[in-house]
Amino acid sequence: MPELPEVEVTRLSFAEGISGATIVAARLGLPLRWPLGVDPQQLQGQTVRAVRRRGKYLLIDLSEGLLLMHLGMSGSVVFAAALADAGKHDHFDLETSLGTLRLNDPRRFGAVVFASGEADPVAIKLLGRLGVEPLGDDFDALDFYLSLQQRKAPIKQVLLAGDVVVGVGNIYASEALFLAGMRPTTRANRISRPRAVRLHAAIRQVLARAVEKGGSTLRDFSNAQGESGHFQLEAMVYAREGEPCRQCASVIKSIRQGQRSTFFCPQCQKP
DNA sequence: CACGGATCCTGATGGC
DNA sequence: TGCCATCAGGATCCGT
Repeated sequence: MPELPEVEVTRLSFAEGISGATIVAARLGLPLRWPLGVDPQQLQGQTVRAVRRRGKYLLIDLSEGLLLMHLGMSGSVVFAAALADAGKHDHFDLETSLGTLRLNDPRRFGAVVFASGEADPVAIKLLGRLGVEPLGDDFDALDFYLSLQQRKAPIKQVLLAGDVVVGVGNIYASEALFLAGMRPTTRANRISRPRAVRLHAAIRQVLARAVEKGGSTLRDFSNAQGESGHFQLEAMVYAREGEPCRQCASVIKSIRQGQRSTFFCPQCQKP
């Protein structure tokens, strides 16, 4: 479930609870994306200072280092005083004086990596190429436009690449492009300045609204239809191939871009 | 260097 | 307690 909003909501859910804790032990399950990313012994005895986020990475500041966690496609985190024995897909436990942080990740595309700090080459390798934070003050519309001018790939794939702006995953990319009235196949360098400004606003709006709603993802929402309270998160285009556009009733189309599904309204979204 | 394709892994789903 | 193909919210590596 993790795109930026879900990672941010995850962070908020345990950051306060774990801050100040002393690490008692760490346990590894099956290998994650980088199996040698962390040695449990180097964590023991350290203190958790704070939990931050960069893109879709969780950054856990320790007294002597930095723990980077990524949820991949299927990861989720729980933090509780007492947890049951680790299950089949629990691949990392961080037992602390204030509770245990557990990463569950069936597909194991996630990662847990230790670095001495943000200047550590390991951290730079993972974080160094990331683009600007979409919800931060540094996400500037003109800079965004200028960055897009440098790229000739389809805008959908530029958004997913994460080196211009981070955190926009496959669902929110389709949704943001719909909101901006822009065809996903449009080459980034063909986007005019006014349209880039509109897309910039759409990205912020889609992600900010999702964070406000507690990170309920669009897909989770559609599975939970019938439950009240999350109507605003209903997808406009994602996973709605063949259904009528909620804005103009045209049939929603689906295409493949870079082995990922993209959804759009051919009427509302212009090349 | 930017781009596009292949790849890691398990589980859910739908057609036969 | 069928089998097989396809697809899934991410990101890296590699050839061009």
